Amino acid sequence: MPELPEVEGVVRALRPVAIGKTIEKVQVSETVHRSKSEGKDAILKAIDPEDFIKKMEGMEISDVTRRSKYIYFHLNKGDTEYLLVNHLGMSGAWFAVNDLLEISEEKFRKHIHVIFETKKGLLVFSDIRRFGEMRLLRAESDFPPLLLMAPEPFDNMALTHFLSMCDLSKYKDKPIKEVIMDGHVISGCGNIYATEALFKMGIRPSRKVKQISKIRKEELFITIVDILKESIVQGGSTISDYRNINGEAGGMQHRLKMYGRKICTECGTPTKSLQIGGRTSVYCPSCQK
DNA sequence: AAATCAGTCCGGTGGC
DNA sequence: TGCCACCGGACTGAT
Repeated sequence: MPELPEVEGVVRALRPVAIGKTIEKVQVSETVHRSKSEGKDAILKAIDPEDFIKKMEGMEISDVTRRSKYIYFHLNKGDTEYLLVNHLGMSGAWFAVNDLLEISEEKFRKHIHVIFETKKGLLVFSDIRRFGEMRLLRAESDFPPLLLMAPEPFDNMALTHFLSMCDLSKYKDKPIKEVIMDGHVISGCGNIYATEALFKMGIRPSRKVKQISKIRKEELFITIVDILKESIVQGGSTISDYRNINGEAGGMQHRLKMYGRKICTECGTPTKSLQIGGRTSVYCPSCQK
């Protein structure tokens, strides 16, 4: 499940192989063609596959950046600039190869949905569950939800933004875990890193935002940022379907102290699990209050 | 008016 | 071993 650190790893790996390249040819899987023709909206959002192919062919990739859990491909065709916004969803992955057979794991090879051919090789988007998204825009403002995302967590404004959102009536009565996982409050923090940060802080995921002091909220925010940074250094967490673009797993999963645990790594108490905001939330009933 | 809820995109996985 | 419920980012649209 790619969160901010995993997406950051993908972007850093894509940059040297993608920037400056021109997309000569585009392939879209039969599966996506069929899904779209059945009136569904798999992966290619708000665009017909043939239209997407025609528009993407001849695009030059001028930059690749990350915003929250989204990958931004900055494109241009002549003087006209475009933005291809890509979300990995649950199981999206990019591979940079010369031949599809270089993608060694069958489950990724079986679910290839978009291929960008350049003169230097292939940029391949695989997505097992098809929760991923691609939107071809002229600018961020073409898809308004992008404008509502919280600042990057490493941005100077992010802590202030977090604290002021916590004071809003719509958030202050909510469980803290639901709030730190909300992309309008903090960018890029999903279930894994929310679980880890709350464990490190000794805060139960169900604790209401208004019951946590300003100091503790500041500390929690800093803890989230630290864990996100640590995970970026470790190459992200490979929980199920995350791979970097060379098909390799990350290393952060070995450092997770609560996510996916049955026993607390601090005190040995069996962990508990409950649903918060519809999401499975694991915590230690002894260490987290 | 705003908050909440169901629906949407799916297949791997685990329980029986 | 075959079936089936479950899970999940983040949006949209209805209530």
